Amino acid sequence: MRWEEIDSQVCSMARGLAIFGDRWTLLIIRDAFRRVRRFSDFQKSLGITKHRLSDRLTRLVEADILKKVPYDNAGKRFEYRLTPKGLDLYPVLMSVVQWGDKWESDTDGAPVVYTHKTCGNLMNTKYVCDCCGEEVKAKDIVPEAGPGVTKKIKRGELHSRV
Amino acid sequence: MRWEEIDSQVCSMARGLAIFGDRWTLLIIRDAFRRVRRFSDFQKSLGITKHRLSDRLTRLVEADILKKVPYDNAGKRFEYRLTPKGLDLYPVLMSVVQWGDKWESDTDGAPVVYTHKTCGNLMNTKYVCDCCGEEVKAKDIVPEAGPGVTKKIKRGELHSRV
DNA sequence: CAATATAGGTTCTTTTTTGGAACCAATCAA
DNA sequence: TTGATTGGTTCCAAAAAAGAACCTATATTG
Repeated sequence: MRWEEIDSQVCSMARGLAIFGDRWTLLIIRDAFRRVRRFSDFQKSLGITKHRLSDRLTRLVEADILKKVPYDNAGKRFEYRLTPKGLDLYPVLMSVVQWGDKWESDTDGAPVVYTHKTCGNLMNTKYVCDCCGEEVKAKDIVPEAGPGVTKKIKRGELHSRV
Repeated sequence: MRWEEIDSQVCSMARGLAIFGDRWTLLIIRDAFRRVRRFSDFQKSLGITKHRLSDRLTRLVEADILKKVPYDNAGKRFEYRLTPKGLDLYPVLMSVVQWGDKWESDTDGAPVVYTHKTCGNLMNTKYVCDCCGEEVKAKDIVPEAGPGVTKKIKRGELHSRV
């Protein structure tokens, strides 16, 4: 299978990764959360080539994760800012960071620590069930075909488990 | 910057992505969580070429995310199973899935739904502060240099904000 | 006001990474 | 024992990425 076909899978992960599952995209989004907004600033921060950056930014705008906002008088220069869809990627980034902090830090410890304004404490994040509030463990979860699959099977568009 | 140098950044995200931030790796890990374990099963499920799969599995074993477990009498055929370090990636996968469910589902709805054994309900996950239990929002969080950076600065190994 | 610098790209060439197919050795099942 | 299956490797062509040079339109400086 070619990578471009990957989002044809009826799978939310595959669809997500089709957008940001390549080499640079999540790092660009990370920078956007750090309030990096301009082309040249992304470039300095990442060390990515202009060509690649240009391509990735265009794709993120197409995917409605970033939006272009003009910032000069002539309206010909743009900042890239996170949309609500982009802001919603925060848990994805934080879960990667938490994993990296735990498993890939050198002996000095985590590169960045996070203070939670709301409670004033240094924060670690936790993934919980929104019903019972208990921490989510892979073994406690039973995945089953959802409407995005069952409806298609009913209509005869899908025949096997995907 | 070349991609292979990306993990030289003092950033947990960059270090994580250096391991699983490429095209196929997270989908392989997704399959591992679905109890796919053998080479040929990964291949069937993903449609990835053998060459690529072989390479990715080797790297995941080197990164201690998967381990090889012999399953035939001669001890020459192996299953790939998640290690504790690999199992710890569950929040990363779930956060991608939740985002995809919300923003990339077609009109039929989510492809897969999750039942939480512990409470018996259909589950959505939520990212919370482990201190106060409140849902984490980007704007409530203040990132600051952690020991992984400050210690290096003290020793003179780092001079600027990274 | 002209000259220079800067932002935000595009184009070109080289190198790396993929995809696809063919091949192969060891094991297993009939 | 014969053929199928597993778990790869090798080779080649195609696609993507890196690096450098170039370009155009503003913004700044002198």
